[in-house]
Amino acid sequence: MGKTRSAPTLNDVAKAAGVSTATVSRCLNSPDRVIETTRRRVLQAVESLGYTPNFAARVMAARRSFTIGAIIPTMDNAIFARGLQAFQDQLHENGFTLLVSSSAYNPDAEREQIRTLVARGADGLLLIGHARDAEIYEYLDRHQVPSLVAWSYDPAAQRPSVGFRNADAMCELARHVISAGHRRIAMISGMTQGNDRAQSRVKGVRQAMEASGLDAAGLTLIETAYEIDKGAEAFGRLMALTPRPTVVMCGNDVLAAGALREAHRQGIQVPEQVSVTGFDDIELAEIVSPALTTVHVPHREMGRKAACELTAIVEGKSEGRSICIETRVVTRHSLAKPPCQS
Amino acid sequence: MGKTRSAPTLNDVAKAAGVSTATVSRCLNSPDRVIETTRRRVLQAVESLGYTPNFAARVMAARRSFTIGAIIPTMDNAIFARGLQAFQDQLHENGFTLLVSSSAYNPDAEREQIRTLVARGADGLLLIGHARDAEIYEYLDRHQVPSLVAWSYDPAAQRPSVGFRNADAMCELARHVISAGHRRIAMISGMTQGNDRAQSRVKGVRQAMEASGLDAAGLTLIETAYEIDKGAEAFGRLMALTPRPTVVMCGNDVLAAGALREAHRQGIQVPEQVSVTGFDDIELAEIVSPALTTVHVPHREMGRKAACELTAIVEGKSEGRSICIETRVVTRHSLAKPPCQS
DNA sequence: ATCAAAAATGCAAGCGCTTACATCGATAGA
DNA sequence: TCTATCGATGTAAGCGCTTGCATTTTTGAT
Repeated sequence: MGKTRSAPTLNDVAKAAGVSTATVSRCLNSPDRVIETTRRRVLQAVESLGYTPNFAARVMAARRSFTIGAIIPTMDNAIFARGLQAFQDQLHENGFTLLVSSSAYNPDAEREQIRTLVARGADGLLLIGHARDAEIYEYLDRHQVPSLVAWSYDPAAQRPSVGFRNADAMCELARHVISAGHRRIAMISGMTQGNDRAQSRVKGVRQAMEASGLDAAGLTLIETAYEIDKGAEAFGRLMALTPRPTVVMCGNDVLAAGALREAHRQGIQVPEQVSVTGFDDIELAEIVSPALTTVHVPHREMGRKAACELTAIVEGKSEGRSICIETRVVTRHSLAKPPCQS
Repeated sequence: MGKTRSAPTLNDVAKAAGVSTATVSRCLNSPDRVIETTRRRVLQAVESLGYTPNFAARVMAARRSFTIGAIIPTMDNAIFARGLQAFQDQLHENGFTLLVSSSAYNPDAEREQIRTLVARGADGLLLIGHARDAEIYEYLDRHQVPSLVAWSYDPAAQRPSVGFRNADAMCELARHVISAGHRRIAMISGMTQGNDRAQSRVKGVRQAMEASGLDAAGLTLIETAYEIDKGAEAFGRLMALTPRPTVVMCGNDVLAAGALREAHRQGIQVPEQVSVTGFDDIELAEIVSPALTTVHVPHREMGRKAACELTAIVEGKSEGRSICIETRVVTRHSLAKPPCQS
């Protein structure tokens, strides 16, 4: 007998406070449109009933969710963690909630995740990198969901992006490598298929080589997934080559950590016998020994700026600018001169 | 003139296929209740219109979301990454979607995230560890949202959990430490406040000490946040002590990695001068040098099992069992005998 | 061919909220 | 005192979907 024990609705609150549902709704969403005394009464009822608005109903009625979706390639390592955390924090500050899902570097999975997030009413989407089917962007347009690309900066692209120049950054690192005296350069890249960041990083190395009069075709390149084990394995293959490369530039710090682990296992001295470099400057880079010479990416800054830009777009306050984040080479101990006999 | 360019609804599909909305809905949700020919016609219309169901509307009407929420303490490091990834994969296999948010180890933030997830219609929640306000569980009950605790196993707790015995696991590791000859033991723990896993790990060390006739009160303990830098800083403080501990047991691998980094910086040899241990056996543990002696937690197994149990509960197929995941000590190089002069 | 039972489909009532518009007082200038 | 104005609140029409029930069609046994 009496009220059921299920969750209270707006209606219950309205009754308890002796007002209409409209007033309760206004109390919650635009408190200044309701007179002080009423507001107090309503909030009091909300409190005592333990009322939480039903999100689905709200989204449906308001056709707005104050939710931003992000699809990242993986949660399995720390590459995106820091940037995403900053993104979320800033989003929260701007009154939005973040929904994250990961695509495992799989375009089909990404497409599905995008649809899911749109279906869930995301007001905007954060995407990693530019490379994806035009069809996806059409879908986003049709559903009028704005998107922002991060982790990559390309002023030439149609879509706004907040990121860094992958090619230039890697090119600069390669210049350091070359000016340290290295000529036999190998690279362990992430899978370039459908990954513009990986592609650009390879391109950056080639550019630096050409600029120094080296033959870019002479770059020994292995493509593999961004996993420690894969990095280790690729490094092993590289070390079996004759002549051995004197430096192994890795597509990111995770691969480099794998390379270092394998070097250690094989008793190969880094950097005395062979140098190794990374990219990203995640925490890992400082922990491994020797600490990695790598490209520092200000992930937090990127995350924050992406959040601000994306919310601005969603609120119609921006048409979608692209923002370039500056990276810089960090010199630690994994890069040195090539061994003499080389 | 003509149709607007906005996203198609169920109604549009129904019209295009010449059926009622009910039939379209059934096509999508229980295809076997619709005859083959009709189904093809409908799916065809769905396809050509590029229709994606509106999630909010569906949740509202069905009062079910096929969504599971997870609130983890942090995304900032890899502690939860692997387990969560497995959790998500299994969830997906079981037909559910995962929504993740992080609380930054802050109980208030966690409470808010829980409310948010419930408001969003989560059918069930994954929570980390048992320690939280009773009020939260009441709220969950009122909203009839089942929850499952992970990363911790406690058969005595009211709520079902899928996890491991933190105290026992750490106790076993401590036994190894003690039987290696260590007597001056220090520990860098995570903040134990509101964190039953951290508490249990400390307890485990104490238990092992007492079992070996050592005075558990003699344990030098520093509590700090689970961050590399904090681990480094705490290790520094420990090394300044006289007499120095001969072993530093860390609450997890992240703290241990920080300790190792600081040891390296100060030129302290591990394990020759001081031993270090971790907990979790995340990737990091194998990468640092010396590689960490730590407690291996089968995160993927835990994630998968948690997903299966939680979906079973949600579907009413389980009353909520608790599942214990077995851990084991992994011996690597960071633990050795204490130095002789000690 | 006949009819009951089963299968396929349609109808329409919500799900819990927001918001345009209507209503009602109170305030203030004439 | 009267009316125009404005602020506070109420009324009710959806938002796009699911689902119980009603209706129509098919099936199969006679």
